[in-house]
Amino acid sequence: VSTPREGEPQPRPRRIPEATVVRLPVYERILGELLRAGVTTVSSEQLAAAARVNAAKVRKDLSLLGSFGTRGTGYDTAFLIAQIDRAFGVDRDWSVAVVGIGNLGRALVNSEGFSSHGFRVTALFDIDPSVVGTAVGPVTVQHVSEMPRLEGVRIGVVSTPAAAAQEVADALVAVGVRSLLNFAPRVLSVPPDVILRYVDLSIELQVLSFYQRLRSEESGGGGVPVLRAVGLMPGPEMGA
Amino acid sequence: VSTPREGEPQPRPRRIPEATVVRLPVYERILGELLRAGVTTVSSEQLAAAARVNAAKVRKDLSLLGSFGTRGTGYDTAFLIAQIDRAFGVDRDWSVAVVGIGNLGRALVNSEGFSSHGFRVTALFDIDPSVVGTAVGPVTVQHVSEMPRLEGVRIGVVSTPAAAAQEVADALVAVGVRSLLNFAPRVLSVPPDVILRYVDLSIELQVLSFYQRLRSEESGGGGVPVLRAVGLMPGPEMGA
DNA sequence: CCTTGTGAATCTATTCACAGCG
DNA sequence: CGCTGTGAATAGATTCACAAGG
Repeated sequence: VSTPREGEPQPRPRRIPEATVVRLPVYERILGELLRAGVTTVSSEQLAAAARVNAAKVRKDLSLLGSFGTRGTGYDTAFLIAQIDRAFGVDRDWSVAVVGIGNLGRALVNSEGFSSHGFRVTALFDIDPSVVGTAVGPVTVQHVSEMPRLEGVRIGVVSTPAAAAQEVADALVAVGVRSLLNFAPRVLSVPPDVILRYVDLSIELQVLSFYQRLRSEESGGGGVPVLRAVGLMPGPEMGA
Repeated sequence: VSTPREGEPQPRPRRIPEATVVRLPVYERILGELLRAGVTTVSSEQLAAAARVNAAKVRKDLSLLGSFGTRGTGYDTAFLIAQIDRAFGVDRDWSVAVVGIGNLGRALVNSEGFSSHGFRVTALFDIDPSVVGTAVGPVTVQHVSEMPRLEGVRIGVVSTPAAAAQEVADALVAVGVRSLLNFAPRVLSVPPDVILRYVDLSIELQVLSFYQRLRSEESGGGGVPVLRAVGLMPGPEMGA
């Protein structure tokens, strides 16, 4: 669609705000569902309805990647998916190491969301001798003492108990991991250049209970506060 | 510590912004860790360092709950925990139903973050006959066809495969659940008065890979973009 | 005529900076 | 003094509203 001429700016020169970074994968998912349903063209209005956001927001978000829409028509579903995937490095293949192969770790490794989008689990670690040596999918679980030999992995997932999480994070960082996804209910401390995100059941439940409670209290009348609409992985800021 | 006098305003009249709602449980967790370590008084500066945020933000967040600090000294750790807990309805007991008892569901039910903070799993459902009837902790898994008999549960957790998630969400809402936490990689549609939050591995990984990629590209020099610091469960807005 | 793409307006959140109190 | 609590300033995100393109 674009024939990048020498000297012209790349298709995507702009800086993308964090809020948008979190929404784009959501659009991508919806687009995938639409495409599977045979929808080859989609308007910002439709996409917005599916994502439960404002249509202007969808357009602004998408416009940050480039001008991929056709006025009067909308966006080409497949093409838009490809553009988002490209921006998110889904064309690259990412090796991921998962540490802590309990129920959670196993669930993560087998999860639908993992295999898709170019994420490949290349190493699994646990400390439990009864787990070490077993296979989860095509990968065999190694003992955590083998972690120092890990190479070429940029993304690490921590799914250990809270008590072990910091130690594991340190080990992953030491071996060159640059991005961590922490499922342990513990604030981690990592060097400032390591990207750290948390997924935390307990905090999610507390947020739900906060709004639930607010509602029961306030709604002696009827006006539900219904927070922003809440959802799909936002991204505040925290760390150890 | 406070002796509420008749006629005076409640300790917490102000409206709490969503961004703050997501951070408060993080502070609560840190405070708990500090308290266990014997720290009985904490300054906004210390708390901010632990949470990787600005100290002014910590103070503003906490001030929304009331004036609980002592100038020149800081905050009383235990008291602050109690105040946050109260604001989050952790004094109440919340019944939670979990649907989808695969590895993920089992991991969630057994997770450390669940039992703490007054969340009590009171019902488990699955569709797999080989899982129905088994016990996870003190609760026995029921068949999803039993869901319509569910009563008194306000919070539901969806940990089914994506294909079943919408149906399960509908069933939960039908039976009076007001807040949903969805782990299935699928955008859900619920009535506007139902609070919905997503926890999504795939999207988290994509966000990591986005920033990772940005870094490798930009850092021909050295300036790492290091996003906002990223972390601990934010809360944007999405839905079906 | 319909839908994008985007400046301008608005709303929300963060950070600064300091008065006020223990 | 030191640290909280908070107005005022700044930065960021969302929404509006419309010109421009197919």
